[in-house]
Amino acid sequence: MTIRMYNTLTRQKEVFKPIEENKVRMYVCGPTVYNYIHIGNARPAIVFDTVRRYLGYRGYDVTYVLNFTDVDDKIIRAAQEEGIDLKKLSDKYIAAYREDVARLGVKEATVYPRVTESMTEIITFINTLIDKKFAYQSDGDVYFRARKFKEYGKLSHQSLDDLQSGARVEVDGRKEDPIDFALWKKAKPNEMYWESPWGQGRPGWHIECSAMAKEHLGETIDIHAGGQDLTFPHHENEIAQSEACNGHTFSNYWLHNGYINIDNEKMSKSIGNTVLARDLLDQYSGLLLRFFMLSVHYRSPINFSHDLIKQSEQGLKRIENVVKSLNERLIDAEEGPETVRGDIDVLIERFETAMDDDFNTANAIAVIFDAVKVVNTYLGKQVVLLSDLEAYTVMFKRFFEVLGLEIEAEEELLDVEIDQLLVEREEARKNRDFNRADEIRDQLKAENIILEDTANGTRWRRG
RNA sequence: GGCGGUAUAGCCAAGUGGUAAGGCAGAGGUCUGCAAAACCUUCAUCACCGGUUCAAAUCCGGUUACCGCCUCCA
Repeated sequence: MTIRMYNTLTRQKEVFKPIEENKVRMYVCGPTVYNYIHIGNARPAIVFDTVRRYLGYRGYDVTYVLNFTDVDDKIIRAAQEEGIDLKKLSDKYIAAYREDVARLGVKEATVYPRVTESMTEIITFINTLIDKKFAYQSDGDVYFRARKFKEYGKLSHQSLDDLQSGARVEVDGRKEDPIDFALWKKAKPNEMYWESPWGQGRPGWHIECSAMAKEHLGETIDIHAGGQDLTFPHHENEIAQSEACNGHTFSNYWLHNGYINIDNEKMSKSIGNTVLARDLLDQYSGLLLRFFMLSVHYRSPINFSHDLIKQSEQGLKRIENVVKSLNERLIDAEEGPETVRGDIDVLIERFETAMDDDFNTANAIAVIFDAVKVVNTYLGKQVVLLSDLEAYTVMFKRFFEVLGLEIEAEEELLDVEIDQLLVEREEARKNRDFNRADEIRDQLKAENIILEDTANGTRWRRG
């Protein structure tokens, strides 16, 4: 068994080898909590949750750390606008985040560190950098001396000079070099602050992840992940800080997911073309949204539109149908030894091969569709075996669990009135009163309930 | 300007040297009282030009278009 993953650091797929056998230390950059998340934020939550699930499936014990950035300019501003204090605001959006991603089938992280709860670690971290001359104080701020870190730019594959020539050079007399970045920012008047050796202030954006990853996972971790836009400067700076501070590799693998686009343009808070996850979740199930996102490889961009979601929905129904059919046939299934093991093993192997190759969920889903066809064909037989039905069901469950797709066979109950109509229709059909039967079918269809007459009786589903 | 990505059927989307997965939509058929579901059949030579090779969507060079990072951003 070999899992290969694309490492931004080396720009190629590499065989995954954890630091410690059977253990994975994984850090994912979480949201800055000043608003509800949009679906662009939901993508990393879903894809890295899937990565985590697959690693777990492959036998690794995964420690999954997801941080919340709960101190930052935008949060401070948002708190002022909403007229509540910082803590209340971030609590509110952290709860909202966890609620939203839970609806998208994302598992709980092992730890959810918050910047405000990691001040000691952050300050210690900065102190070490100052001691090592990688950082300097300037008028109450502390900056990282980027040029002193020789490998600066190795993640984004840019040299310092390249970066600088393209950058808007801000004249900032407090920095020795424009490329230097803040580790600690002096508090502005009337702003929330923490005490530090350099006076009252708060941490810069990048230092938190370095400090929290170290605290919860150690100095070298296996996987660090986040959105593509974090590659530079955020992750580049994290590497510089951590490796300067600890003296060795920060993370062995760097994973970055592609964007969600609207009209072929990046969805972003600053562009203002965002679609909130919770608004979407009111229109579509979390299952469908997750399925939609996983139908594309995680590094490719996804263009979002309602039409595309609807297209996905049709495909998802096909999968849901087979699970139901499997369940329905339990009634007339016969005893006997399993006969479909070989087919199942092939499908599982193909599924794993797809996932082993840089978490290719698009291919994994294609395997599921192939499995759907195999099972539907099997279900077309006059005689089916209980053991086979169970084996197929277990196979699907396995696939769904890895991808985090909660597809269940359990039927919801219909209300009495509708149930009555179904009984009446059965009676009508028995008497070959097809006019009445069709009338009832049309009536229910208007209520979005689709009837299907099968050899084992009438089944229904939501349209 | 620097760095990077993408271009595959009506739509979505896999595929990095061996002759185009899968899904949606469409067409025809089987099944059905009729439908639905399901199954069968059908539906592309891979932006363009040139090169390497017995063989390229896949490698190399060039062209075009779109996108992203270099500034807060998943």
